[in-house]
Amino acid sequence: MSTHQRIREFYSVLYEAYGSQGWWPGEDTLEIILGAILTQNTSWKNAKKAIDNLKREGLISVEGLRLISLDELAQLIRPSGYYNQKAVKVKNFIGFLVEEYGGDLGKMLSEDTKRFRSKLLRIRGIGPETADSILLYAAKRPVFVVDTYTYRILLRHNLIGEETTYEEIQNLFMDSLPQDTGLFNEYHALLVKLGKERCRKKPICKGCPLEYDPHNV
DNA sequence: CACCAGGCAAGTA
DNA sequence: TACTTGCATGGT
Repeated sequence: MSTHQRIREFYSVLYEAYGSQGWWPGEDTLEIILGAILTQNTSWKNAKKAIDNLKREGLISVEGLRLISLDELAQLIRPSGYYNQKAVKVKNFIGFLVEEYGGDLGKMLSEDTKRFRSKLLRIRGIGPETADSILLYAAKRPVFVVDTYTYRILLRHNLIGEETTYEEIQNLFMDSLPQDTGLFNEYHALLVKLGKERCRKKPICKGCPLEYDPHNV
């Protein structure tokens, strides 16, 4: 079976096994963007605590985040880890939003997808995964998000090699599937779901819904 | 105690 | 270019 066919088959199997994941767990677009930054290399649970702190302070707004001091912001997002760096990242994003779009989220979100992606990648603190999460989950563009789970699962199932790059993996999905925002949303969430319980650094393959048999490859 | 979590950038040679 | 290191809290 071709790699593209297997990519399509994995989706059916995962959806059958786990059902809809209901991502992104955030209410408005700014909250989704903040979540994308705060969850970098951090459990969603901890990122959520940071988001809740910001919410409690009424800070999920462009003006709020623009006016708060860096140090206060850092303290509020402590639970998400790397809080000093992430405070700078949030400030960098808000600075970008104000400078490029006059602080108008709607204007930013209607930017052409490719242009928007390359602009996001110029912000210090926003790399490919965070940029694509913003494009998919906040801007609702059909862009596939690749994360460490995606890499690990594809590697373990021999669909990619160790050296495969972010963009190559992304293209693998985007060339195999219809360009559908809802599908990409669900697929990424399902890969995270699978990765959380099975495809960790210490392999747990027995009983994997993808039925990978390490002795039969 | 060790190890991991929905990354990214900067430093070194 | 190709490695390596720093960032940091909270859960298992």
